Amino acid sequence: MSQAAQKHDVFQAIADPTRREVLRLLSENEMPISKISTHFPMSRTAIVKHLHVLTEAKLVSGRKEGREKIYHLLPEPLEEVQQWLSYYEKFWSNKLSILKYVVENEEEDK
Amino acid sequence: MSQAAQKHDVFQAIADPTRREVLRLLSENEMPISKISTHFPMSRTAIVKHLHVLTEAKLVSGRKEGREKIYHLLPEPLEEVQQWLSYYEKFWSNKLSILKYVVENEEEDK
DNA sequence: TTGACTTGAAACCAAAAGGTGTTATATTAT
DNA sequence: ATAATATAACACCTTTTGGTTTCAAGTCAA
Repeated sequence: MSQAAQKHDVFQAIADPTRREVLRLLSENEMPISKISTHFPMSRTAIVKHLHVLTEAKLVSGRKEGREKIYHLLPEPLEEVQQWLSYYEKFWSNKLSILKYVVENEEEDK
Repeated sequence: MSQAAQKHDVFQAIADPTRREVLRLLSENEMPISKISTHFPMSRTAIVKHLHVLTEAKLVSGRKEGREKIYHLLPEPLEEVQQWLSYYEKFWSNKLSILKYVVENEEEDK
């Protein structure tokens, strides 16, 4: 309670297909809101709301440039999802998860 | 439209912390609804609803045994999440994703 | 058969999600 | 200065979510 509980975490942020598509778009190129909007059948206002959710989850960030606000991807929070997933990998891909474990421990030597 | 659009996909299913905790519980042991409920501060009915969402996403399945309904984990749908994530791995862990690529292609030789 | 236990299903509720449209403000080009 | 553009901020609406309580029905043990 000392810090306002963040309303949207990364799991909620990626739950919506539109937001996942926004992330994919921004993974190719940063772009202003208006350009993002052209890729979707909904209003620009709706896209702005999705961008707010993504911003809260720290998956995107926007800077103002002239009269445009240009958004770009911040992929880091997805690591939390990957970590959560890694626990379940053992159920379907033993070989891969063991190898991953080895590699990740190697990284510590850097 | 030929097939009723499934209301809850795996991304939505894992968006809720309670449901993620249910998955973790079931990853240790299958168990009846009543036992699952004891781990949460909410009513049994609320848990049943979460189990319905998880069932729709094919992340769990329940069989009836006497008067109990015993649920167990079905981890397969999480692969979809992992596949989605793998696209973004390149942004934070190049070495790992390259290695993964190699391993996955090796698998094809089996 | 009675009683305890577990689930299932319904009705209800408040709040959040996901949209809409309107209006206001800042920026740029003419 | 004016007009066009891009975003921001609201107010509003409908559906979904996440919870509750209540009641009915199936199962088991005594």
